[in-house]
Amino acid sequence: MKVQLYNTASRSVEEFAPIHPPEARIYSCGMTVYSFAHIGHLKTYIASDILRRTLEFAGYEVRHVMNVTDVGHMTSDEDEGDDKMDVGAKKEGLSPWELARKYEEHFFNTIREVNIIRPQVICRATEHIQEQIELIQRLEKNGFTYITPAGVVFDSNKFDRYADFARLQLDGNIENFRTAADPDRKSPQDFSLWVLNKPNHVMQWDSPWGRGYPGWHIECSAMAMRYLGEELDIHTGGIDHIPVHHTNEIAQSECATGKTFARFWVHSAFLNVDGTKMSKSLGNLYTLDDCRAKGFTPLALRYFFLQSSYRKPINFTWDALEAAQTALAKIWEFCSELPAPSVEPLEDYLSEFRAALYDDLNTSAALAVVHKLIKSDADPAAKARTLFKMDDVLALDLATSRTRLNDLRTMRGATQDSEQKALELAQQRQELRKQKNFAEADRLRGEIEALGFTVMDTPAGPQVKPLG
RNA sequence: GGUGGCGUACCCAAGUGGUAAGGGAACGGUCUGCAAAACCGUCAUUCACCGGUUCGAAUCCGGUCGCCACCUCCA
Repeated sequence: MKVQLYNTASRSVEEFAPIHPPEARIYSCGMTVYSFAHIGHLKTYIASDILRRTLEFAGYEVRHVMNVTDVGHMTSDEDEGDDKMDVGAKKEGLSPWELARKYEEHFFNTIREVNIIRPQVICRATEHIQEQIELIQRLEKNGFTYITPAGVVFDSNKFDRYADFARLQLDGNIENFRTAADPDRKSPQDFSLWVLNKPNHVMQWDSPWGRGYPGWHIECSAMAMRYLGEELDIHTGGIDHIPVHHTNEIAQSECATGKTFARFWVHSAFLNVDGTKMSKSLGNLYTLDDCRAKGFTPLALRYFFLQSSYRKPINFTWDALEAAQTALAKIWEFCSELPAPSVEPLEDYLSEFRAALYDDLNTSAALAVVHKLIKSDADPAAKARTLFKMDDVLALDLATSRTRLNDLRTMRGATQDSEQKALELAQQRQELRKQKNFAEADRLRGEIEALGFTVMDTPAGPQVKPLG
């Protein structure tokens, strides 16, 4: 069975076949590291992680490259004249380099917590200036550039397929919707390859055209080619990149090489919060740290995303995350009581699971198979083997469920002290129950609940568990 | 102005021609001194609305209404 993926380039689901089997070469657009990664970023990177794990599940050897955009590029409305990297650096009293490293580190720490496999190659734009210059020179040699006082510009009119990928209508009034960063551009959709004459910009390098810095789009093309060759199997990113960033990547890459830049374009839809766009100004921009502060384990967020499709916008609410965490905790409870796994997995469940994933990464259907298996009357040891195999893709830490449950307990605010105290009360209550003093026993349960625990009378004696 | 998406139970959500997955919540039962946990069961004759095609539609076609995102650095 082959993996089927929705390809933005054709707007249809296609069968995946790599150019250099058994290797699958994936390039993922990484983050611009001027601020904290938020849960919207995680949605996108979890999607590319599921893609990567699914391909590995299917037997491909995945070579995964992700960039780090550590050169600032654009002016934001309120900070006229400086780019975000410079603005952020000034605000925090750091150099742009220090700022980039700080948020880069935060980003990779964050994605590790939701079990995203770190790409084999992480490449920084600032460390590949030479590759970018060389690519611009190729474009210049092929006649796709022109120079203005603002820098070297890509001439989109020389590339007749420019509008195809995003289905842009260039004869419309696109000029009203694309900021005129450079009054000397021939067309509003033309874009910078190398920026000149920005003396206030902190990061600057020498180039054949003068001192300056690379345009945003060129870094991805240059680094993707450096590490994966001129033709990629899959290029991933957020859906917002289709009209500008990926359109420009395709233009500059294909005009330089004459080859198809990427066979598959896989885009993740955006995450909304409470039915609307997530943004700092609305106060609904959340990070993984915010989730943890509210008592959620990072994997609850991963489970939440897996419940729906990467290709559909998802609406984040705290209630929805709560439901996801409850469901995940129940799976962990189940797995923590499984015996040692058998040697052979249950092929029928596994193939149903596989079919779901190969159908354009239908994680929602894949999770349904997980629940079906859990509820089945199959042999527990075989269930364990099968579930752990599925977890190669899901990455919900099923094999270490017991530890995860303990972490969750700690996270939910159950301190060692209060748990100890609750347990002592529970033991006193047990004595009262033996004496049939139920009124007093119920009073003690009230006290235990006030501490944030619920009592469970088990054959092995009373146990306490954090509420909620 | 352009591009794309969405509207399925109380909530999240899968399903793109064959008669509504899954999860959460809720409710009923078993168990229990009472609970908790666990287990069993119940929970959309119906998929925004109207019309059409079809033996058959949540799925296809036409129309209507509503919601959202992107087109500017953006995951």
